[in-house]
Amino acid sequence: MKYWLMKSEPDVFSIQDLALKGKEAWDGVRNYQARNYMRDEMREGDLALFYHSNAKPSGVAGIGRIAGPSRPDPSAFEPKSPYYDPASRPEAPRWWLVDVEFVECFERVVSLSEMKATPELSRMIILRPGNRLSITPVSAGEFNCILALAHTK
DNA sequence: GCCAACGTTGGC
DNA sequence: GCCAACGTTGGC
Repeated sequence: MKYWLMKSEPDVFSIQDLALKGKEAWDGVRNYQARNYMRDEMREGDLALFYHSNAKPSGVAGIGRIAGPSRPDPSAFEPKSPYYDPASRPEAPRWWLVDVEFVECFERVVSLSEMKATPELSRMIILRPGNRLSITPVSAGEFNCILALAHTK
């Protein structure tokens, strides 16, 4: 099983929204590296840190689980969608997604500043200067460290 | 709102 | 294939 970090702006879609809906298609990702992680490497049962970006504070707000195999992102085929991409065709999809199901909403957000201050997390991709990738792999140690931080204090 | 970092686009 | 221009991301 692998571990991931997936960013979302809570004004658009938050861990609380996921808790209410139970499951959500992670659509609209239009970055090739992030797409490749979803399309090629994610498996049902993988766990993901749900990261709130552009938030107060930004940080990890909960946990989700990959709910099934990757599949073409239907929003790319929909002309009315803000994620429409005419270069993605049903017979040759360019963009893919996974479905994410709710696991846990932390009682407190593990903030970005707290993550930066935690030596065990210093190698996380999201903490590297200039990194903007919305989906990144995390190690089991990093995942468990975040979980431990969320469950203490 | 600012701006640095980064990815994409398109002219050549 | 290069690279300047442009758009986006996301912390602050």
